[in-house]
Amino acid sequence: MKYTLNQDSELSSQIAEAIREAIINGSLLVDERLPSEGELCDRFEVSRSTVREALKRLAAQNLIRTQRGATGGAFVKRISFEDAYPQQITTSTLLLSMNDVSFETACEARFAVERACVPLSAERCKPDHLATMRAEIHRQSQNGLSDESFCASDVAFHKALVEGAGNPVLTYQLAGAIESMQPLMNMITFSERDRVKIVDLHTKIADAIEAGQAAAADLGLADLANYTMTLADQVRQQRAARKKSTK
Amino acid sequence: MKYTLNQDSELSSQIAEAIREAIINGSLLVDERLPSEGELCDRFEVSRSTVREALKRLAAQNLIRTQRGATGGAFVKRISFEDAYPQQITTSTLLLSMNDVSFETACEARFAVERACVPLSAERCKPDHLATMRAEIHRQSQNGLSDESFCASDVAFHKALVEGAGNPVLTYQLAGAIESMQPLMNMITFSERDRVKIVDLHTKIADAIEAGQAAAADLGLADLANYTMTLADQVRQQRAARKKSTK
DNA sequence: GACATTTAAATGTCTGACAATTAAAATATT
DNA sequence: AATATTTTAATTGTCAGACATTTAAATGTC
Repeated sequence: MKYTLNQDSELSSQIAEAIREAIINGSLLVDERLPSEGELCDRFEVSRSTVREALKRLAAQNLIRTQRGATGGAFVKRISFEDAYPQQITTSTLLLSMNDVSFETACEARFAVERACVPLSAERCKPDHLATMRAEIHRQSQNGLSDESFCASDVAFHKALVEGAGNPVLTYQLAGAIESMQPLMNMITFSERDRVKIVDLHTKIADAIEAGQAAAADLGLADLANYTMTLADQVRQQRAARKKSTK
Repeated sequence: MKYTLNQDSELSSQIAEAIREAIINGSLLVDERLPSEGELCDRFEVSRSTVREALKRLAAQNLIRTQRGATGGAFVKRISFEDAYPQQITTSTLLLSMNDVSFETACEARFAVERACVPLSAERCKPDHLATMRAEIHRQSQNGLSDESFCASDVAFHKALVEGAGNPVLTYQLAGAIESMQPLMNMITFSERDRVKIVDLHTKIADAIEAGQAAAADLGLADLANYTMTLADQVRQQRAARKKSTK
């Protein structure tokens, strides 16, 4: 294993980068043990604190895991989809909220990608996922459900729809797209009429998926996308009107 | 600002998690300054090394940035799409290579999502992106281009196609899907005939985008998806045959 | 007022120590 | 001899204190 340091800024950052490179280009294989902290100190000629800060950076990126004890150390981690989800969702959520991404833009991206899943889901959806979709539809029809719970159930419905495609990569990608929109969706207040309409469309989609009719499911999802944007538009207009009246 | 610690494992991890929560739920706003390392030591009742390891974890996740000097400190970072790309690509790449994700699965996900972009791109693609697509097509037609360079140009072509949709969220999502596949694509050897075919399809797609014909572009991309999978299949069969003969 | 110097606050790095954990080796027990 | 117990050594986790470096603001000088 050989390391080369770029001289950007902090030592711990450079060291982390060098090791990250080694992991990506395959010099370090999964489950391979890195040199101990002491050895890394010698190699990079830095103190142990610096080495440790570098290792913590790598751990935060799911690149390594550490074990204490006699045969312990830092090991290249086999990153799982489960590990990657939270990171993906955090990043997506913050990207939306910190960069003034409009609801339209986020919504468009989300539904575009989701529609890409529908044909696959219509073809392969397992009874398991279909049952989840039905269950969430049922929950969404209940009275007295808070807007937050309604949104959460909406997310669960769409996650099941996506998982129906049976492609873990797609599931991973879309988990970010769908879940990161939840804060934005939570700002919408759903009237009784809205909910009925949405449940209708969800039912239409689930029926189409069950029947293996990709085109019909796609149509339903397209309708849902439009309806969601309409609702967001209403919220915006109401807010604008309120602002005007208080002026 | 209030923090609560979950008792999972290491202190630095718990502290990082507590601050991460505060950033996500909005207790800490963009560009807000965190308490200095010394103050954090007092609040969490840990040593400075532990605080620093926590801060390095957050920095590695693009959640904070630090400045040295008199008015320095750690600040909540406004994460940009540019910052998020490399992380996204690293994670996607490792997910594919470490989890035995089949070429089919990765390819299916990638083209499914890319096809979702095509209608938008056909509608809005700027001359700028179209020019990039044409330029890359031209490069791909040149003789003596290595397989790696051909793949790199292929990535550039598809990135331009996706950027044509004018939706930064989609671009971000797809950057991961497309770039993370490059190592897998690099394992394919392209014959002269393959390249001609691919360049043909790229041209067909670019023409359709320029003419605003979404359906035609989609068709071209679907063809390209199929052809790519065929090529991968050939590689696999060749490899299997070679393995048998050496047995 | 413009420029140079000093100061203070903060992060970055180093050193050395001790605690906690863990597997393996050594020892004791049956 | 087999098993249980203890010891040991390696490794990460945490702490304390020091010094270096960077930076903006305060101060001094012309």
